Amino acid sequence: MTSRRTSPTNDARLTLGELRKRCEAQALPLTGPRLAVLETLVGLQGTHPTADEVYACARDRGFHIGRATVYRALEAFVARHVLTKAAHAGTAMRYDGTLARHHHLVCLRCNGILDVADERLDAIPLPDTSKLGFAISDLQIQVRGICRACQEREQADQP
Amino acid sequence: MTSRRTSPTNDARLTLGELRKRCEAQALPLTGPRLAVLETLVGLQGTHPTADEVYACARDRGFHIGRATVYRALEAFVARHVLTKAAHAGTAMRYDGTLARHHHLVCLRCNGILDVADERLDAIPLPDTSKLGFAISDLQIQVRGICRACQEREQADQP
DNA sequence: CTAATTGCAAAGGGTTTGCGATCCC
DNA sequence: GGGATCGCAAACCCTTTGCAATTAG
Repeated sequence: MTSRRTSPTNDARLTLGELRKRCEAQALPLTGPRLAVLETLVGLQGTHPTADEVYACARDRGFHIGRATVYRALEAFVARHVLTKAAHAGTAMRYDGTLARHHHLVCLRCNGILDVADERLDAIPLPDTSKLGFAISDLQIQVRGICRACQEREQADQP
Repeated sequence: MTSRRTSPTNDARLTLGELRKRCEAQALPLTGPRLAVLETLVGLQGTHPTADEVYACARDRGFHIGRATVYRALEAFVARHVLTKAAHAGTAMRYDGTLARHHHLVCLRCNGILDVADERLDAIPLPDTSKLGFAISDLQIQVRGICRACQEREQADQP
């Protein structure tokens, strides 16, 4: 799952230009290190990398950048709606340039994430929390299971 | 939220007897430390405590128990379906004796969890993942927002 | 010149693990 | 007596933070 090549909700390739545009629109200064993070993300497209994976990949590509800078840059991007992040409990955050509404398939083995679009999931009504005084800001759906790669790996391990 | 007293989906008080029964049914040996954890949980009912909160509370109650034992016991209970656990990304796991189907209101300020029952949320269909080869095991819904206590606290802080 | 950003290393929160001691059939 | 369980401390993973140096407006 770490090396997925297709992305069902993201067939339009994410380009560096699109990401730069989003930063400009939000008046987020595009410094050298931040640009390195975006470039790395474009290369990791479709894999929903963790911050550490982005960091490692950026270093591999020859960028001189600190781990904290990667974490800070990714959070800045999320705050300005340049990227989104997601994770299930107990695992590292994963970042992604898909802004369009979608949902996540979370693999319980490798913790990877697959995007999936589903109109029926989009239409889910918010519960009535008036009696609880709970102010809803959003609703998240996580579909958990085992991704194809992990299924195949498990079959190979124990035939 | 840490000190909630009512629990909308859990009006039937969870008893130590019920928890013991679940352990017996699963052939999970009820050792002294594990019993201490269950007793503590009954006392913390409705608060969805974290493992560390259970540990601290158990010590407060005079139980001589190690932190690792609490973590191991809670995980053993979850594995045997004596308890459930939940959390949103980036926060500590929270444990709870409610086995009946329900959903979670997650407070973005205090990270607390409220249970909520909602038939419409129960009826959500699973997405079609056949093309992705993803084997779904379950679907989780998290409603995020601000709980009443945190809303009031924020109003008080900045009037 | 001042504010923002960076890299590094250290600290932090939450959880797991190694290991000798203990408990229980 | 032998396997499960325990308590403790250390390790672990992921992330944030303190701070001096650097960069940008």
